[in-house]
Amino acid sequence: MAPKDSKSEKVREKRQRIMAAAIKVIAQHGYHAATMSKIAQEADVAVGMIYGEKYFGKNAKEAVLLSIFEEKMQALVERSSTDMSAVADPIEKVRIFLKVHFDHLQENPELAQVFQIDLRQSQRFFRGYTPTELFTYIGLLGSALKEAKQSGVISADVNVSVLQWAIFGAVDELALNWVMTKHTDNVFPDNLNTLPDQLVRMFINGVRA
Amino acid sequence: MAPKDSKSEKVREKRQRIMAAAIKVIAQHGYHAATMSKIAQEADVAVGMIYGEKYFGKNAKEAVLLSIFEEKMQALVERSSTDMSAVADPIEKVRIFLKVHFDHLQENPELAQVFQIDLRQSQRFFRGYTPTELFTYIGLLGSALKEAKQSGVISADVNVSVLQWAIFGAVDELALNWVMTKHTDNVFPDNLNTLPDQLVRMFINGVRA
DNA sequence: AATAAAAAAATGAATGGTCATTCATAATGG
DNA sequence: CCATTATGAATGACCATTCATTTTTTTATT
Repeated sequence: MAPKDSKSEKVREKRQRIMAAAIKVIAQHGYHAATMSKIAQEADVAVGMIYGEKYFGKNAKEAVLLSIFEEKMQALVERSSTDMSAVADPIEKVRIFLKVHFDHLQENPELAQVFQIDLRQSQRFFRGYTPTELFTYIGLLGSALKEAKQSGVISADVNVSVLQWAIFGAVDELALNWVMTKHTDNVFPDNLNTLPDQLVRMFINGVRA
Repeated sequence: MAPKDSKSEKVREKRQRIMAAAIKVIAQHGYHAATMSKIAQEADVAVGMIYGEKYFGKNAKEAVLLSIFEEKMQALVERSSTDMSAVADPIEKVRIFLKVHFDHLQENPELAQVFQIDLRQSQRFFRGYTPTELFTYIGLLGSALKEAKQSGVISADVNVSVLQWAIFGAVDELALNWVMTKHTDNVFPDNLNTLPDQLVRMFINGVRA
């Protein structure tokens, strides 16, 4: 008998397949152009199954997208959190946050497209949805910055909230560029590995000669 | 007789009404949920008219959105360009770029939503569309930064391309936050007027104590 | 000026195509 | 054999776009 409190492996595996397929299809054409049929085909399951109680139920299309946001972001939060806690220096924590972010991007370019472009719309499309995990994620950066401020490394008159969003915005825009240009323009030599250092330098030390 | 090479005032005025209506409707529910009927109703014209040769012709829905991007962005480029050329110091040019950006945002919150959220998708939706005016706009910032680097104010080892996108990203994210939170959260005291100074300080001088 | 005919512009109901979702039927497995 | 799960064709809602009809404007004529 299947355990009542946990999904069987079979189900869990198919759920993952559906999410992976959705990421692939949505990355290619965007959420609205992505049809449930294409997602089902890509996942090698029948459309109807996605609507089953065992999977995404009613409003499955929306549910799939939101699940991608929450579950994938949660994994990223865990990874960043772990790596950041391995060092003590708050500025070093910031650098690691940036490093993990860009590494994750390079490892999951399709997921990155979905995050960059479709997550933006979700708040407007899906009434009342707040991207909890995204806020948690940005909070990791904020905590490191606050720590840096308390220990006197960052000047007392800096607004950490603004700084946190400014850094995240910079990261996000560079990420979007990388995703949109299919990595063929000249801003990004080969990969994104030098960006964490460049950004820390810009924000923390400034660019003045 | 109407001049053959220029649209009559009547037509120009209605075109503007349609674009203004589209901005309003799209800002509220996003591009896909915005129906042509709603836009026509808001503009107080018949749907069919929007499809007339005098107005947006075939693929009018797409054409309206792209016209908004190009025409409104062009106006912003002109305004920024003018204001920036009024000062000589390149760092001051950057500050003015930021000031004009946030001023514009506060003056046109609905347009800001469309820029922030729907422009992102346009490259994917409309095969081959490149947001020319957006690149021109960001180029204004890039030019000022390059000038600063050449005159030695910004260190020679800073990658100006990366810096330009980082600054734009920071600005953009703060803008998005302002737009999404309907100006009710605590990151932005009352308005956005202090942000240009904060950002210049962060990027140029750094936040180190 | 007044009227009529022709041209141009505007209208919005009807059309047609596109999916998200459903559910009758089939396959699976215990 | 029955219960569970999977299937994918059929349904129905939605909405961009069209175009036959109506309204307005222009031109021509007296």
